[in-house]
Amino acid sequence: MNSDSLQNTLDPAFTGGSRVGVLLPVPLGKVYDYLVGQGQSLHAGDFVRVPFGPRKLVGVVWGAGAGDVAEAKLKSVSAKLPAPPMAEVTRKFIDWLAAYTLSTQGQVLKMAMSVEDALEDPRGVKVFQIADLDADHHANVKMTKTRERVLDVLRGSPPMTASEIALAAGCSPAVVTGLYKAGALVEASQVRERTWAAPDVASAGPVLSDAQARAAHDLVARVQAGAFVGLLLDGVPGSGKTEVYFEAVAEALREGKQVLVLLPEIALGSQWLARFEKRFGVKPAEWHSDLGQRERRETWRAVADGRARVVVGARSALFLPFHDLGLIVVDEEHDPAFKQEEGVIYSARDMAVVRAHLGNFPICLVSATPSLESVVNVEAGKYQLLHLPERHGGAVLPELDLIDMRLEKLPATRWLSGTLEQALRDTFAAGEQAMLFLNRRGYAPLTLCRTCGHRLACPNCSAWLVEHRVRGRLQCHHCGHNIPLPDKCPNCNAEYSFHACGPGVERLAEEVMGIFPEVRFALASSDTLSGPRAAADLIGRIERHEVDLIIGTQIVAKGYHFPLLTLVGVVDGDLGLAGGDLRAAERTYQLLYQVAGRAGRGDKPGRVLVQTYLPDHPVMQAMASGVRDTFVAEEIRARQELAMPPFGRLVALIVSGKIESAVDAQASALVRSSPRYEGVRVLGPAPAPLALLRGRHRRRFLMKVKPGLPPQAIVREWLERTQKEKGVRIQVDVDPQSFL
DNA sequence: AGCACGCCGACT
DNA sequence: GTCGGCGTGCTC
Repeated sequence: MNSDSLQNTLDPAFTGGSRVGVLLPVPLGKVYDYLVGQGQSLHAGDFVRVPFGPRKLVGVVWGAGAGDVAEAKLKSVSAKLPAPPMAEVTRKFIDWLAAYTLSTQGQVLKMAMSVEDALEDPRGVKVFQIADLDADHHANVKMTKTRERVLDVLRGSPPMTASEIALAAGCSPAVVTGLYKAGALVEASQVRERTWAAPDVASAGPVLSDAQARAAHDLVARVQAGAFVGLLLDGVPGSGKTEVYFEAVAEALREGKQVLVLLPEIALGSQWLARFEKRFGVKPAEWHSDLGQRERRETWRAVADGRARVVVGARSALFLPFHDLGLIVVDEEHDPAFKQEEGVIYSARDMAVVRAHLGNFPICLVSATPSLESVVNVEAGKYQLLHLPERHGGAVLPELDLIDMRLEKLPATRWLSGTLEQALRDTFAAGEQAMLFLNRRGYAPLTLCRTCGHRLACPNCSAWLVEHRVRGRLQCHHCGHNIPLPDKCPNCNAEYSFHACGPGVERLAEEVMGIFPEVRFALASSDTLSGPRAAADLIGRIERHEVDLIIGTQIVAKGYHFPLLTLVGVVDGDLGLAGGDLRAAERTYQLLYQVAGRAGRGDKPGRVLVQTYLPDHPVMQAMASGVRDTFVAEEIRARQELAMPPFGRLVALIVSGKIESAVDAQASALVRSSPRYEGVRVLGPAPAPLALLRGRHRRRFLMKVKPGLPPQAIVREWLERTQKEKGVRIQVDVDPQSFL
């Protein structure tokens, strides 16, 4: 039984004169007490408006008041808002997340209240209908052919907006307002709630293979059991993982539950949406940063009162006020995009597991390259594994070859090996599509002056400016700083002396154009695919074979399905391996594997070529052999040996501020007060890999904690006994993923 | 986070 | 003489 639906029935009402604690969406670590007004009746979870200093804020009744403030100081709750109350499980989730991430409850509540006007009465739209006048008065209104048409449209039909009438009558909305001003129409305000059609769960899904059917059966059984369980759906690219978990979605819907599907980058989910619609006959509710104000409001409300049955969204969808959530699916669970790195720092994948646990329902993590954490959880018996070892429908996994770039001896401004070039030639000749993968935006990652050697760097960050030749600008990929490409070196004034070093996707496109002038190519990076529309447009062009070659960054690695795509070329397979990141090898492997999975998904077999200077690296060996388990086992063993996650816990502290000396002083203070316990090690301060970011100097501490010790309590005590510098911020990242 | 109060420089 | 810079302090 899940507790979402039970809330409030057992809660006592807070009536006039009593105290309630109200949590406000502000980053103050307190629940404030208020008096309940006479005649008011409040329950935990109610949204209320309260006076707060000089302003009015909307908050949530969190429970009974703490009673530690003199009654004379208390203000009264102004009003209860006409919105469904926040479910108890959501409130518990907020408390839990705040405690885990060491943020305030208010900061987390803010994420759950991101829709400003969703809590107010819905605003109506202006609608018109024929005025209830006697014939004489109507006769006084000057009539024209167009005005007659408008009246004809409105006769016997419900009130409509000016633009709807205009569309139906084939005129401009001005005619409608003209008639209104003349007195022939009256206006009214009408609340229009969007209808959310129920997904069709009765019709059978596609025919599943034996392996798929077994996995689906297990999933469905777990959904029927209705208790918390972690499931890992691990299947090679093209094995039909989506179809399998759709069966679980259907079952949860049959049980009357809501379902949340988290995707790493919803902007790129048009193919996913199409598959959903094909299976269930309707679109799911979407939740991502690209929604307009109105859509946000309507979606939020529809999730809150249970009209929206399935939500597909990015990580912030986790904080929607679900009415009766009964299943979460985290697709591409290994994806680093699930980690929120700003504000409240959390992993949406991990917090989704917590949410499922609090709601006591199953969660299904899905990936072709599961994170080591999930693999370890399976080995420890915490998660149940569902495995799809083969591609669906007879498609075979692509053949993969490494190209040893040490033997290619390419000139400094060429990046395509002869082997890859020939493979491209063959692919185009066969009328098939190819993809070149290079995880670097822009034209060149570094620009330097040939005369004096000066390198063009960002003034706000410790990073080089990246040339974007398409836009004729130099751009910082960390803070958005961008300037036109100068003609003179800012250091030595030499004219036209700049030299572009290294390739980005734009430069790669230039090289390809030189070799294959006839080929129709498309650039795919976050620069060219800014919104869902641009992405959907490109996908359409690829599907219609209006494009022969896709040149893209990691944005193309996601779960796309292009049947004609038979060749994938990885231009620089080593790119992710540089730097001392704990997860560099794992990440690179996952990314390369995902990219490789784009090839040969239709009837034609695929081929993958990976250019590398490190063909003996374990990642490359794992790619070449196609044997994942050895690589994963070795990574797990290494983590275990070093007591690194998930065999030990990490917390990172990032100290940042505009004044470098103050940042260093704060770092020293942290060193002086650092915890000295058995089982706790503090490393740092070290300059963060981006020692300067957006004009702020940064230092980094890493705290390693043995399993069994509570990292949050240790850090909280540490910070409490640390003297604070002004103008310096200390951010806490529990379970850091990347070491930037 | 906001927003107000409060104490020192360039404008009507 | 005032408008306004942002430093610091409070919000039941």
